Amino acid sequence: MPATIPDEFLDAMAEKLRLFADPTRLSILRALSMRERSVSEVVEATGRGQANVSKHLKLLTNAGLVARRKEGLRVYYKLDDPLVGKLCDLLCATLVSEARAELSRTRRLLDTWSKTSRRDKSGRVKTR
Amino acid sequence: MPATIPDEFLDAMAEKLRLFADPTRLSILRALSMRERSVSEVVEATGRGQANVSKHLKLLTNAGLVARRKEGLRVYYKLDDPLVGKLCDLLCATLVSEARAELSRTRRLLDTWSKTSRRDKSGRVKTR
DNA sequence: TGACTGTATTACCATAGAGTCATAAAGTAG
DNA sequence: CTACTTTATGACTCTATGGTAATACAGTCA
Repeated sequence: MPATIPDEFLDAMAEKLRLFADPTRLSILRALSMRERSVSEVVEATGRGQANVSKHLKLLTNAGLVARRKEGLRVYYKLDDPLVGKLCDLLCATLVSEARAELSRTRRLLDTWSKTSRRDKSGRVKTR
Repeated sequence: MPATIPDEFLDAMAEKLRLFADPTRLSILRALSMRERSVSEVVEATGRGQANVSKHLKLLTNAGLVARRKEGLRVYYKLDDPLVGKLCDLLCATLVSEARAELSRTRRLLDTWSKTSRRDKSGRVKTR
């Protein structure tokens, strides 16, 4: 963490992060990361209720994370903040590496497990 | 955002981010980013209540973000996840650049403002 | 042993916020 | 105009969670 972060920044950081700390909003951002989409398209892509999506989109818009464009009946939203991509890259990288670690841990477990039960003549799995 | 993120990841990402989306926890992480600290030291550094800090530390520990070490009466905590530093760097960079943008915006405003009111002979500031 | 210190936990309150339903508002088509 | 579509909003419920006070627990020292 960089040297010293002024206290006022903590609140700003927390507020910004709170926007990302919700599965529905992440789902919406993921949908918008591919292309600009109307509200109903986002609803369809995320499988969430329309009112719910509309509310989250308002939040994201007010925060400046997405941009709003009206065209006839529809309203189109698209990403409008470089932080979105960076943050997702960082998180995905972290989660992927964690998943990898988890996998190899499981592998090791399975490995030692099969070794210890190798000489069990009964054929049944024997734990410890 | 990377191509397609599986739905299960969204929940994991949100949960992870939720840990950072709180001023008190950020304050704690900031305190721990400098050095290992006992609970009471964290309490002192953050200015939060002891019970409160203890709870947050438990959360962070369970999530694997900080490591716990007991020594006599005291319990020492330290950062234990590379994500912490990376995330903070990213956020700080973002916030700083935003602050800069805000600053130059204000400067421009002041500039045009002083120009429009330059020829006002009364000496009073004249808006539009 | 008892007194003291540092930490964790419990119980509680207050609030924020996510979701949903119903409905309003805005735009289009007939 | 009415009927219809798309989006936004208001009212409401319910849950999660941050904060705090009181207290339990654990370790040290006399």
